[in-house]
Amino acid sequence: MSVVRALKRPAANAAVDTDAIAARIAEAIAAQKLPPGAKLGEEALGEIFGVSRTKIRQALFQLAGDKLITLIPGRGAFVAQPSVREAREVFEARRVIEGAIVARFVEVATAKDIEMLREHIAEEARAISGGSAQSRNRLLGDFHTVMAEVAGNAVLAEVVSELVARTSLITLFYQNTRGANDSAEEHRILLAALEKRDTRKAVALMSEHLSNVEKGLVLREDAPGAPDLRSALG
Amino acid sequence: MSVVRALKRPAANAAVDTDAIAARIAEAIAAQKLPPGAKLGEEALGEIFGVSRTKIRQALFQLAGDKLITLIPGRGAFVAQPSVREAREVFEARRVIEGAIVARFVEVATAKDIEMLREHIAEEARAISGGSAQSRNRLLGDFHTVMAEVAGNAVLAEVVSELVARTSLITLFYQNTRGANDSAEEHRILLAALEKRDTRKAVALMSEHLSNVEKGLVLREDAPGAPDLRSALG
DNA sequence: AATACCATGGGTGTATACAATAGATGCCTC
DNA sequence: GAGGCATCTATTGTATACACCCATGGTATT
Repeated sequence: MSVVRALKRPAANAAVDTDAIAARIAEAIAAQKLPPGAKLGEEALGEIFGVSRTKIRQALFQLAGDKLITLIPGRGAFVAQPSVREAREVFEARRVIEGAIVARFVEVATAKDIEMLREHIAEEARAISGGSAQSRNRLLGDFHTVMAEVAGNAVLAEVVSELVARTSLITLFYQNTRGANDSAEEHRILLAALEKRDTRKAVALMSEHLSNVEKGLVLREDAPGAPDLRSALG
Repeated sequence: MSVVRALKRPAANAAVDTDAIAARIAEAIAAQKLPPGAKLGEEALGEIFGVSRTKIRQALFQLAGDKLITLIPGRGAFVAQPSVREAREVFEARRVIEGAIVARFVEVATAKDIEMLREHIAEEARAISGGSAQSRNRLLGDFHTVMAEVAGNAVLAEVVSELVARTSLITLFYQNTRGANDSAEEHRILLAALEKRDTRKAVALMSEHLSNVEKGLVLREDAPGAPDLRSALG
């Protein structure tokens, strides 16, 4: 199973098996505790989780497979710094896949599924009012993975999960000029179309929603990768 | 990078780094040297490749991430036996993603790209005339990954690569009643639509092609998973 | 005779030890 | 004083050793 999929529910921190470690690191990245470019030393992680480097390395390999971190041979593991090109490609991929997901959702969703989605959106609203930025972002992403899971194609759902996780990293890396409210509002509008079983409109709304999120980013080529000490301190 | 993507070109067998080992195993699976359900003992693989179990385990983890093998805790690694459901989902996912790939291909493909595809199809024809079943299947799969790469979205291309590899395993596992010729012929027809830049038709043809491949399988629930010794020998 | 239990062996899961490599610091030279 | 080189340290890459678990085969019991 993919790391980002293992992340679904917060993950217990008792049993520190490999997946749990990978999920914890993925969480920390999504929560901006580990900014893009941060070094992930194996020994340090091993002490934190109370396991040997063997397990840590396995977790890091998994995360690298999900493109959340970059493994540089001989150098170590670093939180990924998605390129502008990668960012655009992820969004395009999401438009393609989630468009199909939405169509499937309309076909197969029961009243209960719609209700679940409505409740999820309500939770988003609550988090925007009083929750942490971290929980807001998590919920906004989960909206998409939940839809994908309901749609019933586990293969596509897993891909969506990975892409959603990568999107979180992308929105962290590139300055995000959109508020969480904008996304939540678009989720609401999409839900309305889903309730009416208006497939065409729902697909269009999902595509627009993803495009809007992408447009909200400042996709400059000179990424904030290596912080320029001179301009920062001079 | 994903294992199935590292497989692209046959892979040298000199430097036995982790990716190379994973690619070699993936090759062996695709070549039906390792049938679904086959046990992949770590020590045995270690001796074969002349490395320790450490590296073997890394390679196995990668392959498990690509769903080519199944890791059962405490039991070991086995060549995957895709479920009927998984098979259907893989094909549906491919229709969604490769439909979009085809559309993109028509948009961005240069005359050179079309020529490359034409040459690839010619190679398919040659392999069908005189090549091994192994090279035939490889070429038929590569057609799709090549298209995805030309289309220019690396994220989607990687997903396609993985799905193509899983498809190989699926067609091995479930009796395939279609000849290689059928697929090659459909590739030719698709190419004709691509040359005319007929997006709508090309997308439809790709979707039909994938559906035809799926229909050619005998997706029976009682998979040949654990060979029934009683019926086999009685 | 069939089933349940125990012992034994092969293989996986994890940790640790060792080797190799990259980065940094200091020194030497020009 | 600046640049290049050597050494040194810290961290990664790999192998090996040990602990544990599951599976198999045998034995004893019902």
